[in-house]
Amino acid sequence: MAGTDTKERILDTAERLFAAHGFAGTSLRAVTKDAGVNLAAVHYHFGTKEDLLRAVLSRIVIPVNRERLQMLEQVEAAAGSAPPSLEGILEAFIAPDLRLIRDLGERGVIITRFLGRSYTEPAEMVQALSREHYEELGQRFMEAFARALPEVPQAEVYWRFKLVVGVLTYILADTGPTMGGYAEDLSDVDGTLRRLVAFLAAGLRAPVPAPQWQDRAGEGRSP
Amino acid sequence: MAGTDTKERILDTAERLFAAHGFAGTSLRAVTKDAGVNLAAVHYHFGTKEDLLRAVLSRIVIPVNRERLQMLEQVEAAAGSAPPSLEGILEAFIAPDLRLIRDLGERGVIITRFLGRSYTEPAEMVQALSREHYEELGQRFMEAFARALPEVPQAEVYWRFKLVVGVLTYILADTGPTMGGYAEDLSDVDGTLRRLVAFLAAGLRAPVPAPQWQDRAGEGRSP
DNA sequence: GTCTATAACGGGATAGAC
DNA sequence: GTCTATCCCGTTATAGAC
Repeated sequence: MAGTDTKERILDTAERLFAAHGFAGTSLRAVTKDAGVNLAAVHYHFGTKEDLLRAVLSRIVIPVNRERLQMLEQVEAAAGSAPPSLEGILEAFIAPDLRLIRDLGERGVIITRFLGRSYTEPAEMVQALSREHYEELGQRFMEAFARALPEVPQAEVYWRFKLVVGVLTYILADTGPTMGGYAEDLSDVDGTLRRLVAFLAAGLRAPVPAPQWQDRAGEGRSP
Repeated sequence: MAGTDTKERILDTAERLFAAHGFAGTSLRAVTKDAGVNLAAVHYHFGTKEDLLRAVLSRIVIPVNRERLQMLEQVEAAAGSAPPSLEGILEAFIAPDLRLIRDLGERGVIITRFLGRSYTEPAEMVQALSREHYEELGQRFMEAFARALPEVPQAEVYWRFKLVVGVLTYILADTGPTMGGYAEDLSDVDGTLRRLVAFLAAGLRAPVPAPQWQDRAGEGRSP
């Protein structure tokens, strides 16, 4: 197949096993055994186990996030000085992840699972790595969402963006038929994308519920 | 504090460490050391490490799911033969989780994090346990959602229900300020609940996008 | 019920030959 | 670059004294 040299085989195998069993649940011995390489090779090429994870994650995330930003810039450029398209921003955020599946076949499924898992992986270091890769990106997208949703308070937009991340994470990490046995075909990128965007755009645009037991006198809002 | 006998201290400590580091990332030695009990005690009281996890998970999930079903039955009874309230179903699904935080204080935060992690924990056994607890519950709720959303195709309702689970999972598992440093106060149960319901209800009710490149002759839909 | 001691094994990491 | 051999520690689990 492809990638027959040692370093690449280690990356591919680690990617697959991290996706399947998590970081703590994957031993270097399992990786080297599956990859058919020597245990010492992983230390020679990458250093520590943590360094290996860093390499695996970077190889995936960096190009995906670059594509996200490119798509976002196109959406913003198309809007000019007007508020950018909410649906466009959502597509820019979601599509690059989904496309991995279609473009990379079986490995795409593995990778998306790995990505979804990375968000919620308990290991502190994995989380630190995730933050490292997503912090500025999140800021950029949150600002775009805020511009696209002028009628929603900014704090609420930021909070709802987290819900968007949650949905995407869960969809990616999902191993198949979870509740009720209804399986999802993620390889239908266009269909999944349109249905996700429809759901999320409606949620993002929803009227913000007013605080219920908070009676601020002097604010002339009549329900 | 509370729970000074050995068995309970083990449960409390395991719950906290599983939530923080995951199942694979938590050793029994760490549990017994933190709990101030002997390593052999955990085997005496629970058996294997997997049995301990089962005990920790059951202690939390069983009463929460019971409350979910009770709330769902009330919502359905209130609706009579009419479609049940979508917002009511969402509250029945979400509120019991959120209430844990308010009612149990610091331990509530730990528990919800543990619950959120359980959904995406890589270990096959954890997933099997989760399925075991949520399979019938998911079926019941999916049917309720389908009745509340007669204008949405059933397959789409089922798929969107998974997105609801994803949002809840992510909110629960979230360790704090993730993207952009915007922290959420989950202890405000009523506020969080109303804002979650507003977002999710809008998403669930969103018009279903029609397949784009699918030209079914004989269907009189003019765009 | 609770402890010590230990079995039996797997973990990450490294030195040094080739 | 790749291998063997090994260090050293942590892991789950159990046996048996108290």
